[in-house]
Amino acid sequence: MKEGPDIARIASLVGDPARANMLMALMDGGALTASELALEAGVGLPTASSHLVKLMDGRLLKVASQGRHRYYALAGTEVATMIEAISGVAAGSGPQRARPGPRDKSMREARVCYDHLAGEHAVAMFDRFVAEEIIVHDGEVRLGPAGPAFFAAIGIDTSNLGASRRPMCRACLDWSVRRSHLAGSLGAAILDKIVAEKWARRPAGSRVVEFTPPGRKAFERTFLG
Amino acid sequence: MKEGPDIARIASLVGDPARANMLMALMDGGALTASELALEAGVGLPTASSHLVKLMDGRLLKVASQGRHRYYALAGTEVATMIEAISGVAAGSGPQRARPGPRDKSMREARVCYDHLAGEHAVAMFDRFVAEEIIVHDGEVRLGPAGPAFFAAIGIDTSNLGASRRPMCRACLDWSVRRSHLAGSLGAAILDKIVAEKWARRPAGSRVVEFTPPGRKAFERTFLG
DNA sequence: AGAATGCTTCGACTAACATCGAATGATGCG
DNA sequence: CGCATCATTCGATGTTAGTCGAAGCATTCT
Repeated sequence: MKEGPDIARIASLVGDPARANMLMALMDGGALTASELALEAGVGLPTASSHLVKLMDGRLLKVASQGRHRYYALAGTEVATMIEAISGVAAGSGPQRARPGPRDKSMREARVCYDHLAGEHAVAMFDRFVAEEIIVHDGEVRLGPAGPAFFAAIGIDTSNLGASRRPMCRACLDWSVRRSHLAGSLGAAILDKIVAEKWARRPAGSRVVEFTPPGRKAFERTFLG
Repeated sequence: MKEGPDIARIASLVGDPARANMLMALMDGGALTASELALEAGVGLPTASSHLVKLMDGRLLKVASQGRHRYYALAGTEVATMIEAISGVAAGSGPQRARPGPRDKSMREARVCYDHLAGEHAVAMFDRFVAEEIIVHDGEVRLGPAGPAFFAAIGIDTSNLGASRRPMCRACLDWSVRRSHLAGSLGAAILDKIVAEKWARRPAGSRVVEFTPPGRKAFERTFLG
């Protein structure tokens, strides 16, 4: 009767609202302390701690002890991919948010999805990449004929990105716009560049990406043509 | 505090063992009646029915009424993708199965994963495709230079497969072997061919794919070179 | 129409688990 | 060395939700 991996076990881990909030808070790829996660989840410290041991047991989180702080982070990209997949079906299913608040506005515009850019800006960029054949999206996603030259011109060497086992290009379904944006190591490299060029800053403890006015212009000029 | 889609809601749906078993049973892409699902989940009929309404509320299942039978099936590929993703992390996490029984042996050898072939045979095929550059797997997966000719020779027209929004090639992490095999519409087309040629049969109510002796030879000659 | 089958609803029971207060470890600072 | 902070463990409480038996609907077959 029971065959295959124990999917119920780990799904139930994500199934608790407090734990789900923690995982979502870690989707920016950063590491948070137990207290920060407790705050994020909206529960007390003991409760949070109990949840954290459960998540550790399930190998969904990894921890780094640093002095009297313990920094928790997602265990790896597999976990992030799973959460993205769940978000994908959750976006289509759940009761839609009544009225999106101002914070949600920023989130929809530009946010971080584990290690790459998401939101309206990311979708616009994705669309432009497809239009210019910088990437091809015939169901799967891969580098297009105009891709290597384009990225080389802005200082991203695509020949190195395929090295690891990680997909260079991957489509990630955006829960706010219900359209695709670019994930994978290339998506991560782009976000790296945006931050390195100081076009945008990332307020601590949030997934929001705040573009500076000149940064937005530079972003549009570079990626939206 | 709560931002993004309600991932906890749908994760908790998968988090119950009975419901998880139902979903796994439907991962072959088929449709089952409520009683069959009750049997599969190991619960009584009323319990199963209650679970089914929950899964329907979460849009994870779709139903087709046919006479006095109600056939339940996964709502779509998004749901299947999500379950695959969960299986991926569950395979690495959970307590490994003590000693795999004979049924597990068949499952490891060849089984159906929603609509494509999985298991050792599928992994071997995937490896050979990569070696012959029929597909390329530099992280992402796509058709290789030798691909179109190869598939045309065995009656699969790859130019048609990219039409839909669905990925033609996709790597699917195999929970039994911890290696990749081929998913996507191309993977589905291959399984279709195997069944159409009667190289293998699929016992009802199981994900196992049983090759006939001549069928296995034909499969190896065709796909393993 | 009457009987049989498949499925759902209702009601009550039980068990699991999330939650918090208080106490105990662990680490760093003055 | 104590004090303060961060984190975990323990014990007790309350709520949630999975479970089944029995009854109610719907559909099909004779």
